[in-house]
Amino acid sequence: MTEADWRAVFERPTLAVAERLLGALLVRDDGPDSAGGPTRRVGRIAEVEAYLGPDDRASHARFGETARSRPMYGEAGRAYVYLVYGMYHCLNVVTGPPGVPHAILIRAVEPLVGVDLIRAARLDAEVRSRRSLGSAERERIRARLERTPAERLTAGPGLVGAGFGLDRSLTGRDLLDPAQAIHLEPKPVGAPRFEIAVSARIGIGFAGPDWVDRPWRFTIVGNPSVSR
DNA sequence: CTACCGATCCCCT
DNA sequence: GGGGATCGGTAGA
Repeated sequence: MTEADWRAVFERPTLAVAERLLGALLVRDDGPDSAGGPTRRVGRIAEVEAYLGPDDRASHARFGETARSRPMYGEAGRAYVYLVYGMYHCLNVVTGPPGVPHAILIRAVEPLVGVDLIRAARLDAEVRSRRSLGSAERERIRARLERTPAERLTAGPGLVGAGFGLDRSLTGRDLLDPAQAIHLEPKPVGAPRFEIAVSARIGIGFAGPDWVDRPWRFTIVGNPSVSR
């Protein structure tokens, strides 16, 4: 698929884009590190959720166009990264035409390349998010991450952000340009076929009965990285 | 200015 | 099944 074809996907209705994001790739490659080693990380998107603001009471755009929600009013294919609970960064892809604040939350990816880099980034994020941390506690966290199987390292929206080193500085950047360090690539030709499951979104009980049951969560059936 | 709470995750019981 | 960590967004005084 050409870059133009991939961009055209993001002109489609948000729920259609959400399904097309399953199986697509989240890529981060910062070039050779200080020792000349690789920095490439790739994850297969296994779980997404659609947020159709401003009417959607679960969307950050439910308050209208504010400083926080403004990125969602921009053009499709850009990033919107927010901080939840003071410690986790969550990645969204903006959809809809300018002025329509739709977005798709990347809830889980299956690590394909750079597992050790992803594990190291998880540790780094966890250590940095704590005000104080003894060496024994740091060692306990490191040991837990060593035991964590690769497919569970990025099995949740906060974990995707941690494992790929994402933060709010990514907001507004073009995710569809393959020359960018952080970007999305279409599902590779020849990738394994899969079925899509549709369900209610997670963690939005506050939105009220009209919105909690909307079937706007999409997952790859049987994928080991889907959140629990 | 203060109060409240969140598109989360981990650990304990 | 329940609570803590941690901070920014929003509403209301």
